[in-house]
Amino acid sequence: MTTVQHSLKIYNTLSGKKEAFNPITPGYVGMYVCGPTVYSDVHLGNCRTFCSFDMIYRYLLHLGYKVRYVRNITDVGHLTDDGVDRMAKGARVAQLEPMEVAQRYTVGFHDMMGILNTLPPSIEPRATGHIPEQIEMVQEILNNGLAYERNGSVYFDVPKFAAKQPGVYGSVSGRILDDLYAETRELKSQEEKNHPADFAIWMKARPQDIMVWNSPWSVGFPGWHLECSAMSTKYLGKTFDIHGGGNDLKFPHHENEVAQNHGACGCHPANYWLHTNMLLLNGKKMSKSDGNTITPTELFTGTSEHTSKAYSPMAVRFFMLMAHYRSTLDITDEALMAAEKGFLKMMETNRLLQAISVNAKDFDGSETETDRAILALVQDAYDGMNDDFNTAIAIASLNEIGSYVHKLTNKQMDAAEVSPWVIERIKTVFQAFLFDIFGLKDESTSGADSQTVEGLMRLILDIRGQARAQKDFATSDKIRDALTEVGITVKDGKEGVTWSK
RNA sequence: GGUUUCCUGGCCGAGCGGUUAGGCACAGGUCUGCAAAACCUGCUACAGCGGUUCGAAUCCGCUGGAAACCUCCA
Repeated sequence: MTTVQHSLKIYNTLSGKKEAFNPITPGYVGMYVCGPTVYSDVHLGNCRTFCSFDMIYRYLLHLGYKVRYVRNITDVGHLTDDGVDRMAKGARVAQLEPMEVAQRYTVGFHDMMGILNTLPPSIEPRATGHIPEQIEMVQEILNNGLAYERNGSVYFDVPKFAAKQPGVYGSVSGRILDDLYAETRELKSQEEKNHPADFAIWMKARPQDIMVWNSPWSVGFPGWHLECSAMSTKYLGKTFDIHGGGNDLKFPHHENEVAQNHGACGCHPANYWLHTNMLLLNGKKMSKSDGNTITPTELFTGTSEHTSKAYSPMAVRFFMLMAHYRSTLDITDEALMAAEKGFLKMMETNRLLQAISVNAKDFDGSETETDRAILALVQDAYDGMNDDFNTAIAIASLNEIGSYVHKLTNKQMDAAEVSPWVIERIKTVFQAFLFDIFGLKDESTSGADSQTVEGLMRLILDIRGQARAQKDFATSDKIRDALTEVGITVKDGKEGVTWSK
């Protein structure tokens, strides 16, 4: 297994610093990302997180790593504020079987991930498919004396764990133990717990709970955070390389996950913890519960009150890539429009670039000043990615390279200034960055009827060319105007006429 | 209330002590039958006030504003 030589640095939530990335087994990476809870349609915030990790996954692959990417589907176990299992609650409303609800939204989730062109994870385990593993883990934690049973439920003993392994609890969310203890003092419904900071790892079912399983302690269901501990351990081992998720999962989800893993095996689950930042709408976090949200579908169809028009999935993906994954990103119509334009231009640039034909025989190994400038920009792009996946830097560098591409194709600079081998290099780099790493698609050339359109356009532009040759501008402008109306731009360049949508 | 983060030009958004980020918008120019596109040029900002430093958007303090977490949430 050989990897591309690199100096990848990753911001680790545990240390609060960027660290050199060194996987446990050279050449291999184990990565676990907290997946969606499938009780309603995915919202855009989820999409940003999964797009971010998709980019991270893709870049690791690009560097030559063999990556096992595990992303779970949560179809059980999270409680709502009224104490009813979320899946069960959804089911009751829709009069459906809980698993039917889960299935429907799982399919919807996969569809959306496909639309956004994310790669499927290597393994996508479901919480309901791993009940025995979770029960086993509860037992291990009990055996290690870090949990206690109370009326059929099992609770993790936070103070005991904190005393046994100082400095661990609170390390993910950056919290001070005393603060955590103080904060939880106000919560209600804690009668069974020894301490308010304790959390359930097995819950005894009440009559209204529908999704329940047998266990040594009661008929019930696993605790809120247990699935990720159990499934990451099962598929990636007790300690693996990267654990990711949204910023809002740091506490309590990830904090408790770490505690559970320690409680079961005495070791830390992941070396690098990555957290993506929130997508903002109207300057506030998008959230299903308070209605400050825009669905991906609304965005793609332009039916949201928050946008003036429809934005394509790839324009949205590009919009996300223009910001760093650890920064909040505010959705505004203006920003989306800017991103869309930037995306379309980038795609056009790449089409022009790939169409440049160079003669490999021209390669004489020499290097012009422009060559060096372009190669430095390529290096900038990689340096950006290696610096905690800074896609904004990479895009900026590609934009600058793109300007050379346009100058070349428009004869605005001497073709001799760029060596053929450098052209070949940036052809490869553009393909790699745009499609392999950023996960973009050229939407203008996709579609089954693109060949038909191509043929028609050739005919139309040919007729227009004849009109122009005869200085019949009335006809040529009529054709151009008509095409403009259906969204096709005609460009009369020095090298002939081109068009784009 | 506690903890943490953020505040960059018209807008979005990089930046992690010294160098033009980049995109979009806008203005002027080149090219063009006219456009469009592209290219060139311009717009040169870092919430405010102090401090550290030869030098700060970048480090420290205070003030102001916003957000996140503390409760299910990517």
